[in-house]
Order: sequence, then structure tokens, then C-alpha cells
Amino acid sequence: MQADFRQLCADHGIAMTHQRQVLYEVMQGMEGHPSPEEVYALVKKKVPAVSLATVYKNIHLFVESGIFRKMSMHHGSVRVEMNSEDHHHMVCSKCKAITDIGEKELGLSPTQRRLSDGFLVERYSVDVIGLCAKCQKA
Amino acid sequence: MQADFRQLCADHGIAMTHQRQVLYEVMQGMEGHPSPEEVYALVKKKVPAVSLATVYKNIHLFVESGIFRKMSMHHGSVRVEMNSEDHHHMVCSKCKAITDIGEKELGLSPTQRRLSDGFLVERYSVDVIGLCAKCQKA
DNA sequence: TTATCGGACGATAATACTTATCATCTTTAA
DNA sequence: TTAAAGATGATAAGTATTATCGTCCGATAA
Ligand SMILES: [Mn+2]
Ligand SMILES: [Mn+2]
Ligand SMILES: [Zn+2]
Ligand SMILES: [Zn+2]
Repeated sequence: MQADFRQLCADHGIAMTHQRQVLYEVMQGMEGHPSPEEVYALVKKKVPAVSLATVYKNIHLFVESGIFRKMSMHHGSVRVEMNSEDHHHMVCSKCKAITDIGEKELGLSPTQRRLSDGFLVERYSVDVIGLCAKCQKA
Repeated sequence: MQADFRQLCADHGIAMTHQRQVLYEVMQGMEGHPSPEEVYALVKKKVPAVSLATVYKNIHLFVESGIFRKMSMHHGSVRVEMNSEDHHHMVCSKCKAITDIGEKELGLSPTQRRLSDGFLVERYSVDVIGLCAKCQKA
């Protein structure tokens, strides 16, 4: 409800606006790794006058304030990560399809917290490059 | 020498041209993950009339024919991977610096060859997200 | 509730990166 | 040597993203 989003904005130190709320709700309802254009298309249905620039600005704002996570690799454009579970990605080297794979299922659990040159680890992001089932047939 | 590059081209089924040879040699002498513009700047010193389009076209050609490997993630532009060793990357979440880290040093050796949905693994690419030593001080 | 002010909005220009086009030149293979 | 195929350089076009700016909205205090 609206009060929840108002609180979320307050928690993250950003102002609450109608466009932001619609954007947030639309994004919540999306799966996978939507592009700004895809988000824009859906927001426009509820707020026809919305500008693409506003969508870009607020996606960045959401990402910077930690509400959503960016996921730009392997796509030609910026994407937002809508899967909030700990997971990694399988990338088909032929058709470029990107599929989530859970941390457990991947069977990799890195533990080192500090690496060479004093690099402090926040998290690991694994891309498994290979062939999806569909592309193996062809 | 020239004969070597001629042979390399023959092996990969591409024509041997002066621009390609200079491009190849310049790239061989670069480290890290150079951008097309960086490569272009150096090639221009030896072949002043070279076009940026030619650099782009031949970088793609080299990547497609397996002479070099693409490494585009995390940068705003296409990059080429000049480190031919098996390695992964440490990405600083603050300054965006990208540093190579050897497979052994990372201490991760994934072995699964097949994952969910029948995905056939070719290789793993690990990005370690965190803070570089420099950014930890600030 | 209303006034005020800083931030957010929408329209659109500008930028950065990359690719397409095309006339000319070079390489390859016969 | 020659003809076909392919490569080059100049430049236009395309795509994604960001900057600019005048107007409007929303948070705060009177
Ligand atoms: Mn994902
Ligand atoms: Mn590298
Ligand atoms: Zn595929
Ligand atoms: Zn850093």
C-alpha cells in the first residue's frame, strides 16, 4: 500500500512521488532482468505522461539507494535484477539467453573474505558460460 | 615476424593485411582490458590513416576467430582480454577498478560440467565484487 | 491550510559508443 | 596477370544513456 512505499522512501532518504511509486510497483511485478525500456512500457500504461528519462533517473536512484540491484553484464543495456535470492547466472554463448541459477544448485560456495592486494570481498558473482539445452540440439 | 602473422591469418581463415598485422602487434603489447579507442590511439601512431571503424571491425574479427577473447562486462564499452591465463576478476564497487586474479589464487575450482535444465558448461567466469585496498582507506 | 523552496518532472538536445554504407583499394587464388 | 572477393577509410546512421532546462509538485513550517 501507499504507506509502505512512503516508509520505504523515508528509510532510503528519497522523496516519495507518484511516478516513483508506480515505477516501484511495476518493477516489483517483473521477473528476470528487465531493461529500462521494458519497465518504461509498463509504467506508461499507468502514467501515460511519464518520461523515459524519469524511468532511467529513478532506476539509478533505486539502485544507488539499495532498493534494487543492477545487473548489466552480458546484455547490451542496463538491466535490473529482480530475483532477490542469492543466485548466479548461466549465459548461453550461442543465443545469449541468461538464466538464474541458485547458489546451492551451482555447488560453489566461496568463503574467502580477503584476496590479494587486500581486496575486501563483498560478494561473488558467477557467470557460467556454456550452451543452453535448446542450442545443444542445433 | 611477418611470416608468423601470415600463418596465423591462414590458420584462422582470414586475409592478411597491413592494418591487421599492426593491430595484432599493438594489441599483443597491451595489458589488461584495453578499449577500442585505446587500441586505435596506438595503431594510429604506426598507421596514421587507419580508421576507427577498421579497428572495431578487426577487433570483432579477432574475437570471432578466436585470436583474442572479449571481456566486455563492467566496463561501459567493449574490452578485449589480454591476459591469456585462466583467471577471474575483482571489481571494486566504489571506483570500478578491475583487477585480474588467478584461478588458483581465487581458490575456487568448479567442476560440474552440466547444470540444471541440461545446461552444458564451457567455463566459469567469476567476478568478485568488493572494495579495493585504495577505496577501503577512504 | 497555505506559502515557500528544493527537488522531481517531462521534453528534448546532446553525448558516447558502435555499426552501416559505399566508393575505392588490396589481397587472394586461379 | 587478372578477376573476384574482401578490406579499407570517410562518414552517416543507429542505439542507449545522460544533460539541460523551464515548469510543477511535495515536504516542511508558519
Ligand atoms: Mn538474475
Ligand atoms: Mn582479465
Ligand atoms: Zn542458447
Ligand atoms: Zn576502488
